[in-house]
Amino acid sequence: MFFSIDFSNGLAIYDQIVRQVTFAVASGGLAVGEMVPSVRELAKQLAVNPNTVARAYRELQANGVLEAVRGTGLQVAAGAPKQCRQSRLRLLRERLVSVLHEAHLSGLDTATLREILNEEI
Amino acid sequence: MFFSIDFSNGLAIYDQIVRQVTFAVASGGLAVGEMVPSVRELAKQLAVNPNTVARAYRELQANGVLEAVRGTGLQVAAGAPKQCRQSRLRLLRERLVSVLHEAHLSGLDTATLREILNEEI
Amino acid sequence: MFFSIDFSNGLAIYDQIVRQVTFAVASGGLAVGEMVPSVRELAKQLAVNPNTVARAYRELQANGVLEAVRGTGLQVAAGAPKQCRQSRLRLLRERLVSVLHEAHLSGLDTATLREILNEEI
Amino acid sequence: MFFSIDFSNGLAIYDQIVRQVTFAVASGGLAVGEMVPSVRELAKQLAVNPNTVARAYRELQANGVLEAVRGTGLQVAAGAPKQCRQSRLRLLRERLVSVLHEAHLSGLDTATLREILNEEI
DNA sequence: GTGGTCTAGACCACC
DNA sequence: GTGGTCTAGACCACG
Repeated sequence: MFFSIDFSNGLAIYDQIVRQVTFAVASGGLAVGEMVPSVRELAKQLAVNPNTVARAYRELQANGVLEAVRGTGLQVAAGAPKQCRQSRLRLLRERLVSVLHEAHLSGLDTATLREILNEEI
Repeated sequence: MFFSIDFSNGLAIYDQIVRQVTFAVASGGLAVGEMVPSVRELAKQLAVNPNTVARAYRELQANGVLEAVRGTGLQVAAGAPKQCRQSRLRLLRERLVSVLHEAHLSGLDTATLREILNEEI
Repeated sequence: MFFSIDFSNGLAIYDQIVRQVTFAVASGGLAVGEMVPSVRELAKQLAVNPNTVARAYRELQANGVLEAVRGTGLQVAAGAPKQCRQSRLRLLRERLVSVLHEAHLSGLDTATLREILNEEI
Repeated sequence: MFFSIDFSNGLAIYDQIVRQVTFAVASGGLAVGEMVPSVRELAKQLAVNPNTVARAYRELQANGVLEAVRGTGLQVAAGAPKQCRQSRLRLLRERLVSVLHEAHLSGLDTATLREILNEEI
């Protein structure tokens, strides 16, 4: 799996990690039982402090997305994909709605908005 | 003009104020020479600390969007609308790209994405 | 007499007025017994609020530089020129020292400093 | 580097900090990549509120003089020295011109002015 | 530990 | 009344 952090979009780094792991499980990029990268490895890969990754993994465990395998690491939990597919739409929709709402309030006409969307998709 | 703060979209409050004033000037909701609400008034209206509004206004002055009228308040500066219309597209695009990027990474197919967009617009 | 206000040098407006009246008296530009412009007139001339001029005149009265002539206005007081000539050097020297001190701390070599001074004088 | 605040020269504290950091970078007292004192540390050293230092540092970041190293502190940015050397001359000149202008208006003859300057340099 | 943000409330200069 | 500055102290994310 490939993750990438955007340091300037307002979202906390640990939150971006939580979201991306969730999305990866939802899309099947991470299968049930598959091990996620170790805290240290992912931290290095993202150029981020291990504590930040650890915090994200802690939340994913609390969510039931990941589960610890003693002495080995963290793997995708059994019921996770179903749950993540539900979360995914909700999480994405939230951000999308927020941006579209701002675009609407900004007085941008919907034609221009659609144009920009088509360019960017 | 009416401004509104979303306390849970990740954007700093002062930044949301900066963006909304910029957008209001871009759309003509705030005309050149028009006074913006006073720091204290807007702070009360948004249920936010005056310092937070002051910080937003300070940045808008630094951007050349607002200018001080001594002892009276802040007004929209002369060249502001043109500049704000450019800023608006850039600012919205940035957030939009960030969300669409995340949606893409999440494995969401573009058909579904377009469907959601159409629902939400 | 010609006064001029610099709105961006850190000095309070009323203070600039106080200083300039003091300097005018010191240099003889304002003679003993001469009337200073009325609050309203000077305020208009400097594009400044009358309260600000009034405050400056109040301080100048407290200093003994100006004195009220009932029903007529303010005139330069008897002992003022002597006192103002003393103040002038002190007031100018204070600001000068402050700037030269900063220039020195800034690591600017004195040769360059002298060069700039010669240009600007 | 040693910074020092003059609480009675009219310049805002945050502005004095901005100027002194700029000057230190210009003179090489702060090298590229070097960390500036932490907000809290400098605040303690100058007997000033941390927010005031933070504001100065924020402006220096906006100027491109400093850049953040996440969780670590602020360091002098790559292109800063060149830019700061230019700023230095401009910033000093502005204050100098303001004082010399006042001295000139005050009716002080240039001979006396030069004499004072020579004493003080 | 670091900076970033926000709150609460003060004083000042100016209108 | 206005904005500008400063203080004091809180919480957060990150290292």
